[in-house]
Amino acid sequence: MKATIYDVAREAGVSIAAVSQVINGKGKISEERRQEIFLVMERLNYKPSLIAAALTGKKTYTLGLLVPDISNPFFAEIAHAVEDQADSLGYSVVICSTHNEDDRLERYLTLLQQKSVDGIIIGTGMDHAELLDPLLEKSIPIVSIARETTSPHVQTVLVGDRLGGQLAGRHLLALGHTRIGIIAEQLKVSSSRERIGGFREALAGSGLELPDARVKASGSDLLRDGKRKALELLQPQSQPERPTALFCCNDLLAIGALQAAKELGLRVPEDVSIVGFDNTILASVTDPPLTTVAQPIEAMGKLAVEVLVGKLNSTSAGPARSVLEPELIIRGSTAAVSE
Amino acid sequence: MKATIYDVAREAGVSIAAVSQVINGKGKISEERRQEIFLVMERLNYKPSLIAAALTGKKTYTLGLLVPDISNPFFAEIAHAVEDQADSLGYSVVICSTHNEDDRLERYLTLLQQKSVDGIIIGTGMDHAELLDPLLEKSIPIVSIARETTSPHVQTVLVGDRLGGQLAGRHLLALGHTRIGIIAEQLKVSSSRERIGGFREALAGSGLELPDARVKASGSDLLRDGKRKALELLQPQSQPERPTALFCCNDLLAIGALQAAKELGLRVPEDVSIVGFDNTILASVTDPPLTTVAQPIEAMGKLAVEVLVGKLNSTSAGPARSVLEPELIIRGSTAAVSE
DNA sequence: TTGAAAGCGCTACCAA
DNA sequence: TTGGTAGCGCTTTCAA
Repeated sequence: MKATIYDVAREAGVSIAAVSQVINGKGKISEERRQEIFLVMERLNYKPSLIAAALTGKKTYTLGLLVPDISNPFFAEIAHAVEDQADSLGYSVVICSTHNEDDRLERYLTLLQQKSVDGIIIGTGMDHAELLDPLLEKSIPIVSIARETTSPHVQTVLVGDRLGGQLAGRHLLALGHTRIGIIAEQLKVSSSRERIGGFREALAGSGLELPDARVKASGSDLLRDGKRKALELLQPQSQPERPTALFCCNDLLAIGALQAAKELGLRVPEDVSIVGFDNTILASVTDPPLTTVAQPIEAMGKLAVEVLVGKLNSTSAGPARSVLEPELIIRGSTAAVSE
Repeated sequence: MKATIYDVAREAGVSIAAVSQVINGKGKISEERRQEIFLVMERLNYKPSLIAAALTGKKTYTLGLLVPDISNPFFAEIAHAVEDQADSLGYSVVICSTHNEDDRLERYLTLLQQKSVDGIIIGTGMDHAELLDPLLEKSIPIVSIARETTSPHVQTVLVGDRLGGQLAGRHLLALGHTRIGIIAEQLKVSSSRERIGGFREALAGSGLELPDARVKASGSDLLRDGKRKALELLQPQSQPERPTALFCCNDLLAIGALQAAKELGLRVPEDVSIVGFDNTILASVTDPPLTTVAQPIEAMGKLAVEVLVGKLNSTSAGPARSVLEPELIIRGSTAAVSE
């Protein structure tokens, strides 16, 4: 059915070695033979099997991308950037959504390994050093994106999460907020911990402290949990204690919070200010549009691929960590406290 | 570095054939030998190479998914559903964003073929019968999702686009709108044409006609073009002729329209009603939330994989077309015309 | 039950 | 320049 290198060789009356030469543009082949073979390949609609080539030691030119959930716009945008850059470097990418499940992560890791991907970009926030080691031993390079990893051999590309948290904190502080709540992802996600840390630092700079009771962690259904946690924090009965502002560790959570506020009849930003994180497309379309800390998603995805492919092509180390700048994007969901 | 079947065989003091047997759970192996070999595999951290297995005639258990743009939430959600179902059936998926570029589509198609994917799900709306034929000849099954294809050997899973257009039309009609504008994707996208067709049918049912001048087609930057086209349609100078409602062929376009309305100082839905299509997460977070025609994205993705894998495992035809039901979701962006 | 050996499609080395 | 050939890691007869 499918033409092989043998078919081409036979048709062209040459050896498979010759065909291989023209496929790879290597070796010495007379121009006319080259043309001849080329024509036959066209005619037979022959496409060299990458599988077979890979088996002989060539790369698979495939990268694995692990994310918690590809339908989360943040990761969809990451995936877009990664795929784009990978493609321009000649790689394609296998995308795996782990749903934040550890065993799924492990399964995918094995799978990618069995598929002989050339490298892996991992964007799931978990402590998986043990899981990664076996791959690294088999010299499959791994780059972590948007999350910290505990493994020292994994290079990391992320945004300054701590600084981002600080930016959010200072912004709210500047608007006069002092009673503030935080909604985070699962606390095992390093970026959330960092963002909270930075946020608290900013408050501490003004002598404010943030009681643990005002920090809520969500599960993996971000939108729903963001709403649920916001509901808890903004509970009517806690009126006098009610936070005047909420810092949410990502846009999806922030949108959940927005919905909670609406449901409670609270106006945003008049009654409660809300700050998100990521600056996905979502942040620009909500009502009111979301003040959020932007991650340079495009740049991160691009850089992660570059670092990874760099590792593939050279033994040179490359930067262990690349920390990009977060940026506060002020939109309509935050305002000065009006008490 | 990486353990091979030979390493395992040697360590276990058996032949590679025996190892292969236990990997695949085939043939006859004494239970103790099985255990023994199993242990060695564990110890060496051996993972059979899928590449090598594929070369011997086994499947690659890889599917290709072609979409115009993975960062568009609609396709991100499709991808999520596809990946999920594929995974549960033992397949992984390579995702390719074509950016609506024909040559990129072609390049990816060749690539997937060279990677020996077992099947392809294609969600890019173009007339590419010629591009698909070579793959079909090589018996790589293809399923089209969310879009029509002209190729008779490609099975299709989509929503009733025409009916969806009708639902939108009837809804607007029921609210008393008669001057309506449409913003579509590129007209080569079949689903847009169908939606417009259905919409027009609904109007025609009430004796209304929709002048071509009120139908605008966007480019591939949906958000920006949606806004731009909406701006044209809602232009202040055309005040008396200004449409009181806009039907946008997807949520992203609708959001662009929302932004245009805001920019022109028009209130939605009081001054202009807007209807979207897809019911992505975006539709629920805008302000006002978007009235839109829902596609059963999850079900479509799941079904597409089932149909594709069905083709892989049997010679039975399976349905040539599966048309799922659209559903009108009424939210806050539409209201009765108030003139 | 077990294992020797013939491929799968391609690359790369070596000899001609 | 060319082509023969030995693998790559695994599956699958076919004998033993």
